Amino acid sequence: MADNAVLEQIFSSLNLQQQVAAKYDPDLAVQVIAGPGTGKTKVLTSRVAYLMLHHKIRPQDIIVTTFTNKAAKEMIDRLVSMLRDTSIRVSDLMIGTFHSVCLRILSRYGHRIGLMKDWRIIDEKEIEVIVHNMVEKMPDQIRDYSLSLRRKVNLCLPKNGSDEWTVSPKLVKKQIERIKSYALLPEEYKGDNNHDSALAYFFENYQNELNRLNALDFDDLLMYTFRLLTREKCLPRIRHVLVDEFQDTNGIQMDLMFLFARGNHHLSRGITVVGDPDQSIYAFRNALAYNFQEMFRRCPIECSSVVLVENYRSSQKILDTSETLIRQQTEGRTDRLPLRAQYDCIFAPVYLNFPASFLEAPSIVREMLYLKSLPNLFSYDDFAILVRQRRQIKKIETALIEHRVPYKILKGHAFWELKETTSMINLLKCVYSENEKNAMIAALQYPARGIGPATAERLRTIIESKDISPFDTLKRIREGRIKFDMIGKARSSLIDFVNMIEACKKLREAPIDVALKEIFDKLYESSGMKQEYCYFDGKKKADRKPDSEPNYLNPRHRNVLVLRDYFLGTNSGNENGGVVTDSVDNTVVSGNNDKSDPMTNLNSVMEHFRNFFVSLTIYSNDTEESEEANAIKKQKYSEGLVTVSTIHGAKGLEWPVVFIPGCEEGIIPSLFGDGRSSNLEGDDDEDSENESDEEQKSEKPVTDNNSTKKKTVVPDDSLNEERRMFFVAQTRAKHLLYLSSVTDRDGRVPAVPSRFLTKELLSTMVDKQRALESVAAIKALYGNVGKKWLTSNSTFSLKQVVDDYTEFVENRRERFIWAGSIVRAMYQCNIQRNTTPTNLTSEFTTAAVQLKTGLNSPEKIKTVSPERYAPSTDTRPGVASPTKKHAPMTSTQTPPGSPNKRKSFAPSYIPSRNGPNALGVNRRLFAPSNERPQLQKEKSSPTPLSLQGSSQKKSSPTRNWNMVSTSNEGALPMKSENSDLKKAADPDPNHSNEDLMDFPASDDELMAISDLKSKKVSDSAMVDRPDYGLTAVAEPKRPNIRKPGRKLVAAPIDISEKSVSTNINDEESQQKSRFFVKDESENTTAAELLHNPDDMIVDNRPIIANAKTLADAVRETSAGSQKGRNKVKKEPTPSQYDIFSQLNNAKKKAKMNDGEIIVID
DNA sequence: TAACCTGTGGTTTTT
DNA sequence: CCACAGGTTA
Repeated sequence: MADNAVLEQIFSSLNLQQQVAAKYDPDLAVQVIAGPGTGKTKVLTSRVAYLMLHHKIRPQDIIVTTFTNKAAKEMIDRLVSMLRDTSIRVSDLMIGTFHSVCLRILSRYGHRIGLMKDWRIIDEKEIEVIVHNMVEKMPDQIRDYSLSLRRKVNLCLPKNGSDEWTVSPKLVKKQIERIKSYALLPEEYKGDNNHDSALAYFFENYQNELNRLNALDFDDLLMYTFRLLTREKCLPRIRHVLVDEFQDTNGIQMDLMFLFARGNHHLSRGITVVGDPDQSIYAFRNALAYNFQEMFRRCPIECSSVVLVENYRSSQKILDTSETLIRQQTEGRTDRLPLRAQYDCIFAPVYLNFPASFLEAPSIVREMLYLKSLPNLFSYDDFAILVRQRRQIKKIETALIEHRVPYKILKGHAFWELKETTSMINLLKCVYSENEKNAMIAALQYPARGIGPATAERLRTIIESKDISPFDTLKRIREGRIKFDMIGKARSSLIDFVNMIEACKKLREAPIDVALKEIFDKLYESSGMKQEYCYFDGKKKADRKPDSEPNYLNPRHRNVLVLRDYFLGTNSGNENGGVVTDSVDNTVVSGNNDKSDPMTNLNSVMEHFRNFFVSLTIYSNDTEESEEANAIKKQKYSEGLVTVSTIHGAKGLEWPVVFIPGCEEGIIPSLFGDGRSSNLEGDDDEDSENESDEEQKSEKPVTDNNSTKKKTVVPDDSLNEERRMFFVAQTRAKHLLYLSSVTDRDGRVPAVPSRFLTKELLSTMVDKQRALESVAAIKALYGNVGKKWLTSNSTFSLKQVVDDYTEFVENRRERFIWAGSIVRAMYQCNIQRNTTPTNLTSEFTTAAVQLKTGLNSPEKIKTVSPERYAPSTDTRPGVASPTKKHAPMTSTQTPPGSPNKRKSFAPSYIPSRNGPNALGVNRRLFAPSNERPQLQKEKSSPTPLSLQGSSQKKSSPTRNWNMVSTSNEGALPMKSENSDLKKAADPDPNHSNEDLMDFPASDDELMAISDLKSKKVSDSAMVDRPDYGLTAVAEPKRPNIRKPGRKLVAAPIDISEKSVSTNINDEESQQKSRFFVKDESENTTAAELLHNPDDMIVDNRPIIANAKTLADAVRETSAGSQKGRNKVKKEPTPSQYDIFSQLNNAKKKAKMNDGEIIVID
C-alpha cells in the first residue's frame, strides 16, 4: 500500500542505528542519544511517521514536545512534506513546547482543578515587578531571617560595591522557579522540613499575587497541568509521547512526560526521548541532564537506549577536537562512542591567540573575508561567530561594520521586549481588565507625561490600600474622591489617561473588527505614543514641531504597526498562531457572531484580548515580524548575512565556518558566582555564605545554594556546563572552525586562555589556516565543501589570495591585504577580484558604485575623492612594501584646504616619546601567537585517548546504555588512569594553564611600560588636555613587522582600545584630522556630524561605516575645545563619546534597522 | 532648595 | 533594569 511505500522511502535514508531508533517498539520506552549532527530530528520525524503509518496510531494520540516553538514548526513542516502522499493529517498532532502543550490542556480541562475562566498568562516583565515589590515590602523579620545564619537558601547579594547584603529580587525569582521546577506548591514547600522560611514567604505571597491577578506564570502552566493530570486522566487516548531535546527538560517536565504517557493505563508506556547529555546547557533554567539516568530509574516499563554516532555535519578533524574537549570531563558523564564523521578534511580547527583584545574581532572578520573572497565557495550565510556573552557582540559588530560585512544578530532584541511593544500591550491590558495594576502604573509612566517613579510608587501604595479595583481607584482620584497629591501636570495626565481607558472600554462593545481597530488606534494616539514616534523620536527637543511632516518611517512606529497587525489578526487569521487560538477558545467564540448584540461583541472582544495575551507569552520568542521583512532582506543581501549569535542561540544550527572568539577564562568558562572570575591569584570564593550543605568545594559559591532539592542532590555542574557549551559551539561547524583568545583583555587584567584549552586539546588544532596556505590547499577546500573552482575566472587569482593571506598573517593579521596592497577601508576594495580585470563593468561593491569608480584600485579612488578618502600617500599601489606600511607622521597633517591647526592636536611632541625610539626597536615583546610553544604545528599523534568515563552512577543502570546500539558495543565505561587527562580536568586555571599563557612581559618591560605611563601623564599635563589625543595620533613604528622573530605587541602602553586601534589604522587618524577640521567651528555632536549631508553624497552609508571614526573625531574636537582650565567636571564623560552609543545612534539615524536583525550593507 | 521627572548608558545564558 | 546628570516644579 501507499503508506508502506512512503515508509520505505523514509527509512531508506536512515542509517542502521537511526532505523532501529525509529522503528523501536512503540509500547516501550526508548532513549535516543543523539550527539551533534547525528540526524536527531530526522529520527524523530521518521519515528512519528512510523507510529502513524505502520502502527496506525492516530495523530491526535501522539504528543511531541520540542524545545522551542520554532523547532515545533520545523518539525511540522518536515512531517507535512514527508507525509504529503498519505492521508495523515499532521495538524492533528499535539506538537509544541511543554508550555504550549500544557496551555492547550489547561484551556480545555483547567476548570477541573478550579482554574477560573479567563485566566491569562503573566509576562516576565510583570513578574519582575511583582517580585521586586514583594522584596521591598517584606516584613523585617523575613529580612532578618534571610540575612541570618538560620536561612537555608541564600537570597542575598552584596549591595553594589559596599559590603552590605540585601535580598535580591533576582535570586528570589530564581529560587521560586527552582521550587516550581519540582512541581511543589507553597504549602508543600512549607511542609518540607528543610524549607527556607523567607523563601516560603516569598513563594506564597507571589502565588497569592498571581491568584489575585487571575494569572499564571510560565511555570504554572506546567504546575497546574501536573496537578491536573495526577488527579484526572484527561488524556486517556494518548499512545505515544516523544520528547525532543530531552537533556533540557527539568524535573516537572519529565513528570509530565510520564503523565502524558500514562494514557488510559496505570503505568506509563510508549515514550521516545531524543537528546544529548553532552549538549545540556540549560541547567541555569533547572534543566537536568541527568534526567537520562533518572528516566531509567523511574521508568515503569523497559527502557532502552540507542546511540547515534554517525555524524553528518562536521569534518573528522572538528569532531576530534570537540570529542577531546567533551572527554575532559571524567566524572559524572556517561561516555558514549566517539562520533564518526562522514569525511575527513585536512584542515584542523585553528586556534589563534591575540596579544591584545582589539585585534581579535577585526582579525576574525578579515579571515572571513579571505574565505568569502574565494569564488563560488562561501556566501556570508555560511559564516557564524558564536559568543558566550552578549557583551562580546559589540566588538564584533564594530569590526563587521568597519569591514562592511552584512550580518544579522540572532535574537538581538526580542520584538516583544521593545518598549513600544510593551507599552502598547500595557495599554491594552488596561482596557482588558480593571485589575491590571502593574500595567496601569507602567502605562502612566511611559510615554513621559509628568508622572515618574515617585508618583507611581505612591499611586501603587494607594491602589493597594483600597479594596476597590485599581482602575476604580484611579477613577476616584480623577474625581477627587480620593485625595492624592500631585503636581498639576501629573494630575491632568492622569485624568486624560483614565478618560482614554474609559473611552476604549466603551469601544469594546462595537462589532469585533471595528472595536479592535479603534481601541488600538485610540490608545496609540491618545497615549501620545504616536505623536512621540512620528514627530519627536530621534529629534532634539528644539526640532520638535508637531506640525512638521510626520515621519512614518520611524522604526518604532513601524513596530507598532506590526504589533497592530498581530493584535488584529490573532483570532482570525491564525495559521501560525493557530496552535494556540483554536484550542484556547474551544467553542466559546468561534461560530456564532450575532453582530448586533453588544453582549456577544463584548464577549468576543474580551476573548480576543485574552487570546492575544496568551499567544504573546507563549510565542514571544519566534520572530513574528521578521517573516516578511526577512524575505526582503534576503533579496537585498544576495550574498547572505553573517550570523552573530550567542552559543545558546546557536543550538541546533550549523554553519560551514564557525568562529568562537573569547576562549578565555571568564568568558568560556564564565563562572558566575560572584563578580570576579578566578583569574589571577586563584583562590576566589571567600564569600562562603553557605555554611550548610556543600558536599565538596564548589567553584561557584552563590549560584547554587540548593537545599530545595527533594530528589537527587545536584552536584555542582556549572563548570561542566560551560564545557558543554563550548562543545556545542564547536560542533556547529561543518568544515572550518576557529577558536581564538586574547591575552590582554582591555588592558589591566592579563587574560588567560580558557582552561579547556589543554595541551591535549591544542594538539588537535593548528595555529594557522592551512586551507589558505597554497593554491592546492584552496582547491582541496573546494573539494571538502563540495564546490567547484572554476578555472575560467579571469579576474580572480588563487595565487594572489595565497600571497595576500600569507602577508596578512605575517603582519599579524593587523591589516587586510588585497591584491598586494594594504586595504585601509573596505570600500576601496572589491574582494571579488584581485587581478587587473579585463573589463570594468559590473560587480562592484555598492560602495564602489557610489564612488563611481571602476576599480578596486586605491589609486583610482584617490583621484575621485582625494581629500576625503585617500588623503594619505600610501594608498598608492605598491604600498605593499613593508617600509611604507606605516603612515608617516604626516598622516596627521590636514588635508589641503583645511586651515586647521589646532594646537591641542599638535602631534609634534608625540613622536619623540611614543615614536620609533620610545616604543620601538629595542623593546622585547610578548611572544606572538604563532610562536607559542604549546601549539603543535602538526598534529603529532592523532591517537585519541580511548578514555572512558568512570561514571557508573550508583542508581543508574549503565548497562542499558548502548543496549540497542547496533555498532561496536565495545567501549563501555571503565576507569581511566590517564594523568594527562586528569590534568586536563584540573579546574585550577593557574595550574593547568600556566604553560598556555603567552609569555608575560618580563619585569623590566613592565617597568618600562609603567614608566611610559607615568611619563605620558606628565606630558599631557603639560599640554593641558587629556591624553587621549596623544596616543591616537601617535603612530608607533612597528619595526621588523615582517620578521617573524621580532614581534611587537601592539602598543602595550596604551590601555584604551580606541586609541590603540587608531594607531593601527593610520587612515583613521587621517580621517579624524579631516573631521576634526570640519567641525572646528561648532561644538558639534556626533549625531549632527552623522547627519552631515556632505557625507551622504559619496556613499550612502558612511554613517555606519564611519561612525567610529566620527565618534573619535568628535571626541577630539570637544576635548580640544575644552581649552585650558580643565574643568574636569565638564570634561566629556567617556560614555558620552562612547563608540557604541554613536554606533547605535548611527544605526537609528540611518534607520538601517532595528529589532532582531541588524543589517548593514 | 528639595523633590521629582526625564533621559541616557551600563548588565550571563532563556522556554 | 540601576545610577547619574540636568531640568522642572512647588
